[in-house]
Amino acid sequence: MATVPRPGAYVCGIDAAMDVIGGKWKVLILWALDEHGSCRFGELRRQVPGITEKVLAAHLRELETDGIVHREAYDEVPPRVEYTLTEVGRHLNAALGPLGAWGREHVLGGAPHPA
Amino acid sequence: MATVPRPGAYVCGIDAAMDVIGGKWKVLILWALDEHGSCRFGELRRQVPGITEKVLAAHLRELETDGIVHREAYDEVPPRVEYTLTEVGRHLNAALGPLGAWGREHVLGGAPHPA
DNA sequence: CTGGATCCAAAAAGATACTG
DNA sequence: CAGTATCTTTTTGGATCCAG
Repeated sequence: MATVPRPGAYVCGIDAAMDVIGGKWKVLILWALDEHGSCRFGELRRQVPGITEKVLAAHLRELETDGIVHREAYDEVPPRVEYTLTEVGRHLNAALGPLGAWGREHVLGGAPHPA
Repeated sequence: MATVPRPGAYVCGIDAAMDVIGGKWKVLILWALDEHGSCRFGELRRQVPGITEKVLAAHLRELETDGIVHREAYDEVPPRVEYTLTEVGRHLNAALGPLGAWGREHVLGGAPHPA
């Protein structure tokens, strides 16, 4: 959904951002990476229960292309790849804060635990 | 995408919010309503160029069900219906502010005009 | 372990025509 | 004017299986 040279000219910053985070699991991936700082592929798969390998890989590729996450591949055996948020990705997560607060307050009931 | 008794239990506030605004045109509708305060159906159709009647009507129904917009129908001839943001909707728009700023800064280039 | 390749199902959106 | 009814197309995501 967001693979950098976006076709459509965006009307405003919000729908540009929506295009970047508009995947079923993207914000969950961002959240997991924000919490753990660095995650391997299999780690993320566990952090985001229910996601399939294909979709996780696809979302990670898009997030990487959009400059949100950084992918570091270590040429070892067995293979190891570490995903981390970029500076831009951390800014994005920060910008997502108020939206998350709104969701907890107005969609969910009270806020059991911060997220 | 969001019709109140949401099936899935949300993991956090952000994906709850994403479910509410996760339509191709929802944030544009919110933005238009925020700017104008009150809009009729045909007015919105012009404010959100490219959207079809069907999709606009569907999104408006969902936003109404989710408590984001208020629909006021006047029994006149010709028919007139006014859509306005609810208090919750205005809060949502406010929460969207930082995300829009991020998008303008990191997806679009500089910010030509505020939005 | 980290994914790529395929095939398939579901959801969302677009086109068009029609009605109270 | 403000939508609804259909039908079609596009987009996403899911299920598997396979490979470096």
